[in-house]
This record gives sequence, C-alpha cells and structure tokens, in this order.
Amino acid sequence: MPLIERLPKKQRHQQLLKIIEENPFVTDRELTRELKVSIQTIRLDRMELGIPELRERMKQMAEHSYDQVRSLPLDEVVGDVVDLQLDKSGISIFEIREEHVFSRTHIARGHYVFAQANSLAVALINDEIALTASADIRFLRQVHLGEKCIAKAYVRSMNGHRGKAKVEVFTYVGEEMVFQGNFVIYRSTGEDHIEGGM
Amino acid sequence: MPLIERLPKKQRHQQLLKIIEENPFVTDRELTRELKVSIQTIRLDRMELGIPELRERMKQMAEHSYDQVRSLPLDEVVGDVVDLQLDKSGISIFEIREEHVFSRTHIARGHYVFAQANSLAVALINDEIALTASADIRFLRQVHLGEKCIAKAYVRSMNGHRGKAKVEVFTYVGEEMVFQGNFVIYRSTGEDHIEGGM
DNA sequence: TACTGTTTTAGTACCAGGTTCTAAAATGAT
DNA sequence: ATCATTTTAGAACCTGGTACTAAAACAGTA
Repeated sequence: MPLIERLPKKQRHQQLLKIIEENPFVTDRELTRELKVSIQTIRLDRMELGIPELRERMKQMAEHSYDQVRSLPLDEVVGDVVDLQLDKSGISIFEIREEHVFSRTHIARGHYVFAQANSLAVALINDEIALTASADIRFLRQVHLGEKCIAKAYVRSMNGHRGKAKVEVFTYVGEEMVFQGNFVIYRSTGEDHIEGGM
Repeated sequence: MPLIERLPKKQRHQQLLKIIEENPFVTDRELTRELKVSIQTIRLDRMELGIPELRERMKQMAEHSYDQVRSLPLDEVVGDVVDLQLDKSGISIFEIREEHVFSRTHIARGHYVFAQANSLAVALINDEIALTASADIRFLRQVHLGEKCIAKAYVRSMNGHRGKAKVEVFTYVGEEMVFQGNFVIYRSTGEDHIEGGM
C-alpha cells in the first residue's frame, strides 16, 4: 500500500497532458520515447486521464474546424425577410444558432444582430444602390442561443430619390426589445458616384 | 477502345467529388452504398482523382485548423488580428472577398466591415465577458472586392474592472479611412449579471 | 522475511479503414 | 469474335489503436 512517494505517476500524467496539449498529433509510440515507459503504461495513462486515441483526437479537431468553416458566412441577407413594403417597413426573423454565439457564454455576437438589422434596413430601400452610411446602435440586452430575433424596420425620412434615407430598426425577442438602431442609408438610382457608405 | 459513351465513369467521378466535398467524413464503404459500385472501384476512383483516404483527410483538416488556432487563439474574430495589446490597442486585417460584397456592385456589405471592427473591439478587452453595448459608426467610403481593410482599435477609457470601456476603431484601405466607430463595451470578470449588451 | 497492494510491462487477439498487388470477370466498340 | 477498358474479387500487409489476460517489479508494512 504505497502511500508516500507516489509522485512519479502523477508527475508523468502531468507531463503527458502537457505533451499532448502542445502536440495533439503525437502517437503512443512517440510518447514512450519521451516518457521512457512502456506503451501499455502510456495507454493506461491515457485511459485514466480520459484522453482519446490519436485518430479520435484528429477526428474531433477536423469536425470542429469543419463546423466553423460551415458557420462562417454572415450570409447575403442575414435573417428571413417575412414582410417587406419597400420604402416603408419590413420584418425579418433570425434564429440564433450555435455558430452565432460565443461558445463559452452562449451569448450572440453583436455583429450578427447588427447584420440582421443592417440587411433589413438596406433591403427596405427600393433603389439600385443602397448602402449604409452611418448608424447609431444600442444593444439592449444579450441574446442567447436558440432565441428568435424579430427585427422591425421603418423608413423615417426620404430625401427625394437621391441622398439619404433614415431607417429605424427595433429587434425583439418575444416582447423584449434587444436591439435598437438608427441607420442612415445612402441611396442612388445608380448613374453617379456617391461619396460614402456601404 | 470505347470512345463514346464513356460518361458513366466520369459522371461517377463528379458525384464522388461532390459527395466528399459536402461530407469529407464519408468512408469508402459508405460510398459503395451511395454509388452502387464495389469498394475497389471507389478506391480506384479516389486514386485517379487524387483524393486521400478518410484518415488522411481528417488529419489534414485537423492540422489546418490547428495551425489556424495556433497562430491566433482568436478564432472568434472576423479578420486576422496581427497585433494585440490587451486593454490598449490592436490591429486586424480583413480582405474583402466575393462572399462579402453585393454581387451587382462589388461593394462590401456594411455588416462585414462592422463585424471586423466589432470583433476587434471585443477582443481588445481583457475580461471574461466583453460585449458590445452600443456603437456609433460611420461608413466613410465604399470598400470594394479585393481590398484589404486594416482596422486599428484604441481603448479610450476604462471604468475600473467592471462596467464600460470605450473603444475607438478606424478602418483603412491603404491611406484612406473607410470606417470609423465608437464602441461602448461592457466588461465583466464573469461572476455577475449585466443588464445589456452583446 | 514474507505478504499485500499498486504499478508497470508483456503478449495475444482483434478492429477500422485503409494500401498494394495479382488476377479474374464484365462491358463495350469495332 | 476480339481486344481494350472497366469493374470486381481476394489475399497480404499497414497503422494505431482497443480489450483482455497475466506476469513481473516495486513499495510499504506486519
């Protein structure tokens, strides 16, 4: 019943964790050379520590990166436009999914909520070119994974058929307002150059 | 010497490429079921097409993502952070590609430019939780396909270790400033609830 | 010293998901 | 019918393991 001097094993476990953390592509055989123990010991250690085999580790990394690549696009129009009266008002719905949140907190990244509002504001303007010139935005409460954001946009003013339009957007989750923004959108029928905007 | 009607094979190759592209985690055996040919045929096809085996594909994906994660543990950021002094300043680079522009005009959608700035502002704050509370932004000129946006962010004020931080971001293409934004970021060490923000 | 419990090592059988190679069968065009 | 291409079959072998059994080495203690 060895009660003292049991460090070597725990120590080896620490080393093992460290080695695998800084090089997850190491095989058990390579580990035997670094830790000077038999391959069976390495495998027992991995079991005790719950570290999967090399192939499983690679698979997990590959799947993880695949998910990320999939999730990237802040696509064309973010959110589904369910109602649109050009130059007047519009509504879009956007569900917060895994790829839109900070993984640690499950709170949506601000730029997705912004993107939904911005896309809707731009879509509302019935012109060949409509670009955001400026915006004043406020995130009123965090939006969490799984919540549905309903953005409502209203055109507040129009300057003839060229120049700026003001669009106000309110985004709700249920009854609660989570985001509010005032957008200034440049608009143009297309023939001439405009000096600012997106 | 079959010269005409050689399509079935080429056709199968096209299908194979497509299937593997949309699910790189498919095994040869699974492919036999989808393509109704023997496993040897699948393997010949992969050889001709230069497609590596499943494990090799996973390994490559894992290595790729590992390299990315290594270079910047800030995979939650849109744009590559090339310089970061926490709580002080940071720089990120983001190249406008096909998927970021309006297809008709080749002008970048505003929310991508915003996302780069927002992500950088959030990354700058050295706290467990950092969420955008509000922002005042201005798009100064259109950004076009292929242009590189260089965002520079500076922390302007900090309120102790909880509360708001003000971050100013300037985005340039070459010498020209294309975007400017003032962000208010909520920060918290994590233990308690905050009433607004992203 | 002998006994006991832990830790380490050894060895075998087996697995997935292949590669490599040889060879036979099916298909199609002339 | 013949000949090239294409497809299928099968066996041997590979990596990097798992699962299991069993022996050896080590440590502490009665």
